[in-house]
Amino acid sequence: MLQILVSSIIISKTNLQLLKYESRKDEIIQTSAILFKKKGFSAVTMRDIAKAMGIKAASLYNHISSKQEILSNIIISLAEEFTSGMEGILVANESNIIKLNKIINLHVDITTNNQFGMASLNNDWMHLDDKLEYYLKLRRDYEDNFRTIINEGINEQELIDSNPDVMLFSILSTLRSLYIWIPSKEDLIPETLASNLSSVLLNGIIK
Amino acid sequence: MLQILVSSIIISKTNLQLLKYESRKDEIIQTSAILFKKKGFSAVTMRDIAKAMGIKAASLYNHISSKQEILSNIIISLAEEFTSGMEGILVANESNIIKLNKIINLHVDITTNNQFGMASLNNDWMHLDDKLEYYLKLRRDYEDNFRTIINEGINEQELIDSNPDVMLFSILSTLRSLYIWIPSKEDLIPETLASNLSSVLLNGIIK
DNA sequence: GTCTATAAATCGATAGAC
DNA sequence: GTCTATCGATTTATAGAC
Repeated sequence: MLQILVSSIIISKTNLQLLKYESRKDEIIQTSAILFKKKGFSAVTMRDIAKAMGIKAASLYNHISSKQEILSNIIISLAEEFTSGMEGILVANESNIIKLNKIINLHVDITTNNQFGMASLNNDWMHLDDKLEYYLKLRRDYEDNFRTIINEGINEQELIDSNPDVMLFSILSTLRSLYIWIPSKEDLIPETLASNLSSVLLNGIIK
Repeated sequence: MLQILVSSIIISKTNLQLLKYESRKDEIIQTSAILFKKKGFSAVTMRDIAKAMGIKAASLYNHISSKQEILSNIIISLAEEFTSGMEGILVANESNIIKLNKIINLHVDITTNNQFGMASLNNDWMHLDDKLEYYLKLRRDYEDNFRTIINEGINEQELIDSNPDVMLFSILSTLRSLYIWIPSKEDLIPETLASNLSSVLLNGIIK
């Protein structure tokens, strides 16, 4: 009877861990992302990562092959998430303003679910090795698609005829900085945040 | 005659260098800022800095006492520039919208003149040692003053009655990211850039 | 003011026991 | 799958010659 009880507790704990991390490698990546956000990729050591997990640094290499592989996993998966999100927005037959709103929602959603990884995507991409060129292409394509939506919005007189580059970088800078202050705004539900952001970014703040 | 000519060339070159760097220490700081922007503080070594100046790493220590002192010089001087700029804006007897426009101009001006240092201010402040608390206080005070201007603008019905934190962080995120794309927009003169930014940030982009 | 040489600590990563 | 032990390279910083 005791054995059955203990056994069920162990299973329960295992299931809880499976809910949080789908593998030991995944745990390394998520733990690293937290540390990378705090100090940046270069200032975090393999010993730091191991200590945060309660193991020794050498043990990490049984699950990943290098520190570089951790960074690459964090950044590329997020960059591809933005790329696939943008592709869905582009093909829809909607106004450019609705497309801009969907981009805002895309950033809020991804950042809400990956507040730590977003720091690496923004600040540590230059430390990518093999995957640097691939990352740069994804980012360039994303910005080009974003710029196209703005330019078409101007052409179809949905948006004001102001400098499209200033519009692009103003909106994109705000969306890329979301990871810094979303954690402190946990009272705001993502839908409300996206709605407020949309209002401020698209309509301005002057009465 | 030849000696006089050569001498005048040397003096002329010395004057040119004095125009660029006011001391060897200043040259170290400015050179470091360029490298810090490219790779971040932690990934830049004293050898990197020395190599960029054409000397050996040990020679740096005749002018500065530590790598930390370089970072501290870059960040604190910029943070104090923002603080003193904000104080001038606060005391003026003007509308809150004019104050917001002056803040935008403050960021454009400082960033135009310190595009490299602004990267450290944004991304490497957590590596400050002794000066970390002082930096955090300057930043906290700056954001509080910014928030006060927005709140008073709402109270006096100059601004829409939307979430003031979303307004603050939307504008501030864009202004803090200026260092990333001002270098590639060298065709835009600072006054035009500030004017376009003001239009987009305050009035929005929808027609 | 710059150099060579080097100290002392720490880095990413590997070998091999268990 | 985690450990101890360690390698070889690299780090910041110092000592002392010139």
